[in-house]
Amino acid sequence: MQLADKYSPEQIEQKWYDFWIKENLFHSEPDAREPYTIVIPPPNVTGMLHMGHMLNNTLQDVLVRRARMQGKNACWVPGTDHASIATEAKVVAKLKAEGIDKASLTREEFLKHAWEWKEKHGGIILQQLRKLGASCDWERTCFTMDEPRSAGVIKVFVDLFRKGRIYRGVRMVNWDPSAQTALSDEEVIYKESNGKLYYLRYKIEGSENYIVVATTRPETILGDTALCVNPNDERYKNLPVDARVIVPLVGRSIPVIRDEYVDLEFGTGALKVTPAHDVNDYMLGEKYGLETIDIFNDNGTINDKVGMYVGMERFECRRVIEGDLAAADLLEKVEPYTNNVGYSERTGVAIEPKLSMQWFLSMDELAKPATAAVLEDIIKFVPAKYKNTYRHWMENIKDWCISRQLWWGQRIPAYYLPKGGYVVAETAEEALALAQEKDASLTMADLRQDEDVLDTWFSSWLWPISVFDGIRNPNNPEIEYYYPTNDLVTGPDIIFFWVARMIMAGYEWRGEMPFKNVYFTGIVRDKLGRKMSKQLGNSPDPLDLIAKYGADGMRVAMLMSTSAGNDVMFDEALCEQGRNFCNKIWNAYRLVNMWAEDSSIPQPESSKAAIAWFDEVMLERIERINHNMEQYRISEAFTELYRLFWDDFSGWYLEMVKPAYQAPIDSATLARTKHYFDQLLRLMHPFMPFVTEEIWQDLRPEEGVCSIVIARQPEAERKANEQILNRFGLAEEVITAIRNIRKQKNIAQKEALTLNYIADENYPTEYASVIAKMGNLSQINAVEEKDPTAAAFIVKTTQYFVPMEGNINKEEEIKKLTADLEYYEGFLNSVMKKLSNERFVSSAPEKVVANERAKQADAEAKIAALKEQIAALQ
RNA sequence: GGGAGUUUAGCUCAGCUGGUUCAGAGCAUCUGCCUUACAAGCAGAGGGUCGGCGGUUCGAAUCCGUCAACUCCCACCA
Repeated sequence: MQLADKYSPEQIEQKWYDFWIKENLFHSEPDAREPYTIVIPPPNVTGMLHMGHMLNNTLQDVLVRRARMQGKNACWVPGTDHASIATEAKVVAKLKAEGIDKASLTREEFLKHAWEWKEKHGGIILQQLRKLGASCDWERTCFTMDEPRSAGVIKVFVDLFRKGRIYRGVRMVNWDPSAQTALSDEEVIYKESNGKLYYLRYKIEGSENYIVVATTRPETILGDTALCVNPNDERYKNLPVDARVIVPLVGRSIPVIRDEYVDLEFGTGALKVTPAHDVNDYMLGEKYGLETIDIFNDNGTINDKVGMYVGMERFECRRVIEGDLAAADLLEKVEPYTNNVGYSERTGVAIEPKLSMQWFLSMDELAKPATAAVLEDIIKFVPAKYKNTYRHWMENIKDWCISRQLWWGQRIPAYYLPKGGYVVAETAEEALALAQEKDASLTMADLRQDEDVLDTWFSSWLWPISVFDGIRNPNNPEIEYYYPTNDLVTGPDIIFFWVARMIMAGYEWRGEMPFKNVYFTGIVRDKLGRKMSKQLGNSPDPLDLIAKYGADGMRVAMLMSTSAGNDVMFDEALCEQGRNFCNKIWNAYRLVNMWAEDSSIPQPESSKAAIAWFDEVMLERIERINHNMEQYRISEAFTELYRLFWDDFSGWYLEMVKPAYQAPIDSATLARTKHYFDQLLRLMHPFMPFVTEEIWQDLRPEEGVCSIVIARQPEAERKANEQILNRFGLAEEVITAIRNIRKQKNIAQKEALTLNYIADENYPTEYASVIAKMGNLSQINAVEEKDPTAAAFIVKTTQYFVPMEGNINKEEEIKKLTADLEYYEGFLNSVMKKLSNERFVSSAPEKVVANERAKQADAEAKIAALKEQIAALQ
């Protein structure tokens, strides 16, 4: 086959992906083989692929393809997440753009729109993953809100409710005024924000004096129901015990309470108490039985409870109230102030602490086995440093607010009864039966289902079980076979949202871990170390990069730059490097492919030697790659491969066996070379699936195997022979030294040279033919005498001479040799210092001491040789 | 406020159990080559007090202490 001189990914990637799908190579069914399972961290159903996905999914694909090639029954389950807040927000926005207000729709109407949106935009991201080459079992694609998953979620809710772990109650929750729903603590992101500290005057009742209070949120004075000072505060010692103050502008009289909670140092030592809108104030309110006045509507505007600023947006109100306070001379001063403000992870708006009725899941019992599993390394975290983070969170775990005031999600299966109370059941029918136990006269029409849906993570936490339908059918053959899964690849940012909760769910419903290893990736940043974000515009579109450099090039870029848990500094230059590597592989194959076989010619000595050496190289590298992969040092494993192919195979081996231009090659060498190529392709395939398949298909090394996808990984059946590798290292040094001489003397490679050497045991005689070929030497002679007119060098202890017909500069040579001599004398010195140290010799391990003695011998021989050469020149 | 991590060549990072000539790789830079597999390439070269200080040890990039800088996570200071 005639091959183009550049590798063109765009022409072949789609072809092979389609082929893999056609041959159904990614599909898995339980069988007698050992399973290897990964569940994908489900991306948002309407999301788009970003660089984080590229990293994450490249790694998963490497793991799963490798396992598949190791003969395991590999199953990578893809799917998407319904992302209730994000998706609902998008649908609401889309409807709004069409002039439809969500409030004007019934729940059913809205959900119809939402499903339409999901059908239209959902799953694009999964299509994009195919471009990357992801070998997912697409037949198993799941969605957290499809029928089996939803049924599982409801079953789990009912189960937990019956176990007494789920309760309903009024609590201070994180309210997102944009999405108009409660959020869990994990969905709130605290950021330093520049605000102001306002000093407000609260007039003391029956006095002309004021108490000044510092606050960051003056608009909340509308909800003030007390003022609080520290009982030990000297400044307020004279205040009567039953003192009351007047809320500025509002005019309401509120009590002054005393509690040590108040920090004497902060502000004026006086705190306004707004139990409805601050978590700490809420606690004070509970303690002192204060009234709570909720001043906000659900959308963050001021309600009509107080009758002032009604309908005004909260931040607008803050501005207006500042002016009004100043105008009324109730504002003492305003200072700039930075504090931590919580923002919604999804909508980005400032969180409003709000009292509301929500459903909670009690976490203490769930956390126990899950904590132990990680601390005891039953589930292994890579890198292990996240164990600490995990433990800290698990040991201080708070109850999980699982209800969301949204429609897109699984509706809470609680049914309220007309006369109060409620029942919880998987279906309305079961609910009615339960209700009738309380009141036999009730009918279906009397039941009113809770309006709220469940947090999306309340579905995702079941993912490793639910994708195999293990919640609804806990004994089905699939869950029994595939669970627990092997590796989870995800970002540390969702360790609490998802990883921890999956572990809890795993123990709760399977009595077993959901996965054996968790590999935490880093965050993909730009080359300046900034997080990739839409606002900065520093996030390249992965599909553009794939189009430009090929999927394999993109994957290489990800693999080169990642080590577990460390952030990735992404640079497009890495994609280029990846593309270049593909091209290198391509061209190496062009070379081998071009060779004409001639079975009549004998195998050259140099090729025999090259093969003897490269056999050992392969063994050694396979061992190292395996070792790195076992430790999840994926980047290093890939780097090993990169150098194996580029340097050892292409740079050395191929050059060693390459026949002269247009000359044929002997059969034995060609066969062995193709064998190496096959082995190398197999090793590289998990990392670079497309280019390896393209070449492998042309090479066709194995009958009856239709694709490299299902070919077996090479294994190292024995340990590499160190002796051979070391001896070849000497030959390499000789060749490099000859190249150096050519360079220094400006001698073209075409011009053949002679090499003389003074034989000793460090002369790699078995590679003489290789040295001759690589160095373009017309002859190699063992000589007795030094040649002062030749360019000389020493490898280990062997002296070499390249005759120069007097074309050498004695001064230069002596200078160079003297510098070498000085280096080795210094080196010997340090070795001798160690060896003459009684304590070193007596306390260091024998092996280390022996090594030092060997170093001494080598250095002495080298020094002697150098001295002789210098003397010969003078 | 609590905790974790990072600091090695211009850049991004390896360096695994303290011990080979251990101070490495890739990229970038410089030099020479358009040598019919590949200029997306080949052959060479330069470049680092391993963040600072102190300690343990026969021996420290590696272990301990301490200081500094940066990063991340957790935490209700108005």
